[in-house]
Amino acid sequence: MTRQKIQIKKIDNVAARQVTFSKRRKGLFKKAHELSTLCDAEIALLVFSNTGKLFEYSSTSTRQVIERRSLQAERIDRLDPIPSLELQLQSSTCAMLSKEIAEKTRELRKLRGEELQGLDLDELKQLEKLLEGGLNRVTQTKEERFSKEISTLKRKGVELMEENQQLKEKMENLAEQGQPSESNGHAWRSFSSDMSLRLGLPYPN
Amino acid sequence: MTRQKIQIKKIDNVAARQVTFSKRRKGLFKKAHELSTLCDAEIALLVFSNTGKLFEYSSTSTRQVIERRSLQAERIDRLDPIPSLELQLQSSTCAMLSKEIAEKTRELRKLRGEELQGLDLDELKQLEKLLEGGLNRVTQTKEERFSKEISTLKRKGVELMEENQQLKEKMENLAEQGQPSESNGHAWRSFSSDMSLRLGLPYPN
DNA sequence: AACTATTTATAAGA
DNA sequence: TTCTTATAAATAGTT
Repeated sequence: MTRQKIQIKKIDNVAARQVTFSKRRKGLFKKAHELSTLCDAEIALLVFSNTGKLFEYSSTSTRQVIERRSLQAERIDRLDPIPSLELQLQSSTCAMLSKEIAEKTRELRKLRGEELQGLDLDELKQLEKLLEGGLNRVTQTKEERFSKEISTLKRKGVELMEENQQLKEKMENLAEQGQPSESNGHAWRSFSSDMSLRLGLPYPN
Repeated sequence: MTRQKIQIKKIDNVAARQVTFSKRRKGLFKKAHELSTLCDAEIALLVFSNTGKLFEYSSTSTRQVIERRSLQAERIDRLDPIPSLELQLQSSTCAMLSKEIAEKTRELRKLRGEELQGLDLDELKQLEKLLEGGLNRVTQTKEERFSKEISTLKRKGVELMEENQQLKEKMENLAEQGQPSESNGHAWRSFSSDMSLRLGLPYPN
């Protein structure tokens, strides 16, 4: 609807789809709210994203609107007719869910390269592209993680070296003040212990 | 929102309110439909006019969407306060299945590299390996398919060339024997038919 | 998340 | 109700 007109069909690009989903969902909720305010209408709006997340808007309460519908809509379809019918409905829901699980399982097996026999050349090419995309993103994320860890370690290293430098200077100052009566060995041990505490190391070594 | 900007508050004029209601309702339903199509979302939209008339839109079926919500929204508000034991059992089955779907969906998203933020370095490495394995298998399968197709085509090519050679020889023999009384057209037709059978083609042409 | 060129929705009028 | 049209609002693609 801007920059370029789009076709109303499923957006293939996942990232673009997510962006559009949140933009348009916001717009839709706003329009629903405006309609309810302007025209004094009672509205409920339920939206499940394709990842299964629920978003809902209601001018009053979703439950109230649904109940009001179930009163009006006895002819359309009863939500609570004969208990056995309700059971049937849930059964069909279970069946649907099972089917969805089977689909997702097959998709997972394909991505893992475990169930490739049914696929033709085009489907294989498509799958290969999908995997390359996923692998690229994973590898990139992993490398970013690595880089971050490395730079953190480097920074810590620099901090430790500076700390070290300061300690050496302190030591020299102590040596210049001169305390010949105390044994050098003993002085070193107690100093080393003090340093460990300042560096936050688990054990003085 | 045009000619003049309006305030979002109840329209006092009854006629104007009705006009706006039907215009905006239409717009809202259109937007809902576009969102469901573009982003593969499951949507239900219930609108009661202030006269009490119900208008509804659903991408699938209103009942189905409401049921799906009541699964997710057990914590939000229960539509069926005291369900029968049987219903409870089925509900828990549905809930389990839903959970499984959610898991598989997340797994798929990870493999597609769409949801990587929660993973630590080790998990990323593992995921990368999995993807490399899958990609290898897919690529290999694809290449086997290619090779097979190529060798099949080559074999067919060789067969056709041999066939061709034989036919040429046959033709030369016929020419040498010389049969001026028979029409050339007829001889070609019957010959052509014979050839189709020998090549195993579906129909002689 | 912000920007902006366009498309779309729509308020008012006929 | 429906059409028109000037203008407000939404949003696709981009940064």
